[in-house]
Amino acid sequence: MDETLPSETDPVAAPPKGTVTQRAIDSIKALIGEGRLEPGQRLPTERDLAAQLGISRSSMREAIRALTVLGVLEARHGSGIYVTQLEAGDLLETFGVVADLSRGPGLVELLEVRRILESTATALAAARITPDQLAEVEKHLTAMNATDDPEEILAHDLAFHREIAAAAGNETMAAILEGLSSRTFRARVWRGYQEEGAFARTRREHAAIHRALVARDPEAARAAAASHVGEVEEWLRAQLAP
Amino acid sequence: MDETLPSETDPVAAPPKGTVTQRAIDSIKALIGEGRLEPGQRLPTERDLAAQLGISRSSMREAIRALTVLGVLEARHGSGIYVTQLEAGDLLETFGVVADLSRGPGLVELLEVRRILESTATALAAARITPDQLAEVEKHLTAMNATDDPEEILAHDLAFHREIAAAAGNETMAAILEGLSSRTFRARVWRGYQEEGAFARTRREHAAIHRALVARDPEAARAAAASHVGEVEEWLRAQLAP
DNA sequence: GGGCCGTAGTGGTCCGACCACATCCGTGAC
DNA sequence: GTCACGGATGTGGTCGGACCACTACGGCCC
Repeated sequence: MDETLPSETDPVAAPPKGTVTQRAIDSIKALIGEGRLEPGQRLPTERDLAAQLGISRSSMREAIRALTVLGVLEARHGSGIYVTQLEAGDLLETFGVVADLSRGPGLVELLEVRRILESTATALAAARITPDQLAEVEKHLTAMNATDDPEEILAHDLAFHREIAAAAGNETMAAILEGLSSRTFRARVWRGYQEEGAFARTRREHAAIHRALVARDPEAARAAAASHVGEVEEWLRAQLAP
Repeated sequence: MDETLPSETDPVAAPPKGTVTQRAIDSIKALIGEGRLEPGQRLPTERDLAAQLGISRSSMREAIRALTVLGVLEARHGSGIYVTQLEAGDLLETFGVVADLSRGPGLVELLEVRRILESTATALAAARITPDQLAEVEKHLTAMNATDDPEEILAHDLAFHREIAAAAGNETMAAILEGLSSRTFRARVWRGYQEEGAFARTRREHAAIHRALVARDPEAARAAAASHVGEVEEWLRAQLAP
C-alpha cells in the first residue's frame, strides 16, 4: 500500500531544531491539530511514519510512546496505532500524575482547586441531575454508610462524587475532578484524615450534599461541597504547618 | 561506579503485567512517589537503569521519554537524567496539550472551567495582590491598549491574566490557567472573537477587572473576570450551535 | 594560578533482527 | 450455503549493538 500522510508545507528541509524525537512529536501533534488526522483514525505503521519523517523507527517509537501517555494516541499490539477520541477523559488521564506526585504545599493547592471545581460542579448538579443519576448517587451513599471497610468506603466515596460531577454536565470538569481524586491521592491524604475519627463528620457532610441535590438547591449544594472539601483542606494545612 | 537504586520489596520476579516499558514507567513513578527519588536528584544512566530492571535500553529510553513529556523527568544531553522539582509548573505543562487538541463542545467546557477558576483567582488576587504585582498588571494593561498589533495584544493579554493568577497565591491554579490559555488555544478561539470587533468590549472588561483589583474588591473582581471569560464562552457556544 | 584541551562518560540516533499478537482469508467440514 | 478452523501476513513490542553529539572533568601547558 502507498498510504501517505498529507505532507508538510515545507518543500526543502525541515528546520533541525531540538531532538529528532521532539520534532516527530510536534509533527504528529500538528497533524492532529490541523485536522489532517481525525479522532479514531488509524495511522500508518511505525515503520512508514519513521520513513516519512526520515528518522529511525526507534526515535519514532519514542515519539509515539510519548503521545500515548499523553492520551493522544493509542497503540494496539498487532493492529496499529490510532488517534484517540480526543475527549476530556482521554487527554486528562495524565492529570492523575500531578495529584500522585505533588507533595507538601502543592497538595493543599490541589485541594483548593478541587474545592472550587467540586463546589461548582455540585451546584450545577443540583440544578441538572436526573432521577436516574440521583438514584445512583443515593446507592453509593447508602453503601458507603453500610460498611466499615475503609477500602469499600473509599471506593463508594469516589463513585459518589464521580456521579455528581457527571451530573453537572461538563465532561472536562468531571475528568479534572477525577484526576484530582485519584486513588493514590485520596489514599495518601484521606487516610490520615479519617484516622482522626472524621467518619461521622464525613457522613454528615455527604448527607448535606445529598439533601441539597434532592431539594435541587444549587447554593446549598455549593456550600455543602465547599465545606466538605474545605474540611480536609484545613486539616491538611494544619498538618503541614508545624 | 556501583550506583544502585533502592530495590523493590519483590524478592524473586516482578509480575509480568502489561508491556515492559509500562512496567518501567510505573517503577520509576513509584520510586518518586515513595520518596526514594528526590526532586532534582540525578538518576543512574539509561544503561544502568535498564540493567537494574532487566530490560533493554530501548525500552527504558521509551519509559524515560514518557516521563519526560509528563514533566516528571528531565534529560540533559551529555550530563544525565534528573527528577524535576515536581512543582505545579513542571507537571502541568502537559495541560496545554488538552487545550490545543480539544475541539467542538470540549472547547466550551474548557472555557467554562477557565471561567470558574479565573473568576476565583481574580477574586483572590483582589485581596492579596501587592503594589508591585499591581504595577506589573497595569503595565500590561497599558501596553495592550497602546497597540493595534493583534500579536502584541495577545501577548500582553496573556501576561495580564498571568500576573493576576500569580497574585492569587496558588501556583497550581496559575499553572492550570496557564495551560487553559495556551498560545495556540487562544489563537484558535480569540481570533474569530476579536474579528467581530470585540476589542472595545475586551478593553472595558479588562478595565473593570483592573478597577476591582485597585479597589481590593474581591466580589467585583470575581464578577468582572467571570463576565470577561463568559462573553467569549457565549460567543463560542453560539458559533457551535447552528 | 589560570586557561586550554583531551578524554571519559552520558544521552541521542540508528540499524537489523526476532517475538507476540491481531487480523484476514482460504480451506474444509457440515 | 454457512460456519469453524488454521495458517499466512502484517503489526506493534522487545532486544542488542554500534556510532554520534554533547558535557563535564581533570591534567597539561603557559
